[in-house]
Amino acid sequence: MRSREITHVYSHQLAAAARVKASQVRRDIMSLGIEGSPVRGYHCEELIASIREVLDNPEGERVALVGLGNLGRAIMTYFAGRRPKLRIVAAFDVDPAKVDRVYHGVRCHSDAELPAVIREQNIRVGIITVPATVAQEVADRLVAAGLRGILNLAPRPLSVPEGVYIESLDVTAALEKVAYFSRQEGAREETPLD
Amino acid sequence: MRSREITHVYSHQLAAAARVKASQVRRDIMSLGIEGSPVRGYHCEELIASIREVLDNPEGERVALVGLGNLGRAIMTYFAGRRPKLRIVAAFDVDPAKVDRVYHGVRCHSDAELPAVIREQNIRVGIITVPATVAQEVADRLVAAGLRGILNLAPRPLSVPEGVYIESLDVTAALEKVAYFSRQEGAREETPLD
DNA sequence: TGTTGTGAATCTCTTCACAGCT
DNA sequence: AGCTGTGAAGAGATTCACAACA
Repeated sequence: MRSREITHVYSHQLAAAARVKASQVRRDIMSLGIEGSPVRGYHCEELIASIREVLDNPEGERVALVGLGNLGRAIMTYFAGRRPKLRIVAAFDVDPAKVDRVYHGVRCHSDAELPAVIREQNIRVGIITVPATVAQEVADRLVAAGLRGILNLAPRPLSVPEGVYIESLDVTAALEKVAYFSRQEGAREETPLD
Repeated sequence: MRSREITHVYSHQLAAAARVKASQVRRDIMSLGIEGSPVRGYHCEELIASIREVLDNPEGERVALVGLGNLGRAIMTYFAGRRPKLRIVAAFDVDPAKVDRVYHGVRCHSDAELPAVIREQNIRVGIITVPATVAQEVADRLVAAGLRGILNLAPRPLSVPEGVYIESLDVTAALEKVAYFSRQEGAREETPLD
């Protein structure tokens, strides 16, 4: 909206874009402490600034990626340069053919270097894109090295100590879910509209 | 457990493996209509058979993948042969260099062939791994060709008509979430344990 | 003792509905 | 008329807690 030189926006417009209900948008914005005007709606710049303040670490977040298989490289490609606040600054793989190669400006380290690199680079967030069989082991090593948050893309639930945040995305499970619901006739839609 | 020749399992064992509470496991199993014995627990074979009956289409599900970038190829690799019930049987890309090449036994078709291939191969589930800018357009074309379910991996919410099931996985958003929660001190753990 | 099956309680998120304002 | 802010209700999902049983 900023790029279109629109200064104000109504909750129902944001709701339509995000495929949620307007009341949800209003409640979420409320929690930011922002007030809109019933006449003009919400001020875009104010929203952007406030959301940024809540979500972004001003110094940005340094991220490590473990596992440079297809999926790991896909994620490297995706984040390369795109999100200045979320920078993948180190990668790891056990394959000697990958170690010391540079992917999208990021050097691939060997597994053995993991603890040292995480500590030296002061990395606090990690992405796991290794095979399911070694995912827990990698998570344990990341946590031991000091990580505070993990995004797990291996199709296996992981355990981490309290104080470490973990989020898992399981593409396999998601596809199973789609296959299941698409077979139920009159499949319900996921996105409630206003 | 089957491979370890274990015939029975308690709800708390399944709960530990899935990182959920035992009461949750019991309620879920209840909904399958399966009864366990307080002495031996649940019969593994019975559970496997029953879950399969609910979740799996006996004929399997034929899946199309649109977008053979890094992420699309990662998913092709992952599913290649691994899930007999979820078979990616067609792929699409706009890049002429990819069209007619074969990836993991699956021929890449041009964008123009999409409607015909979807219909001829009787495909009902699709995976979208194209750039966000064209994701909605691809979804529209897939739906027009007769798909009933879509797994969207582009970081953009999509609209589909009622009757079509859509599931979106947004890796970017998930990483933002991890970065956010890992900065909150005493970050809560995601997985409640018993 | 230890487990299942389940009614009831709890928790959390979402939505309704409407007063208040312009 | 049309929007925001929000108390209250609603809808689900999760968990508790305990009877029943071996």
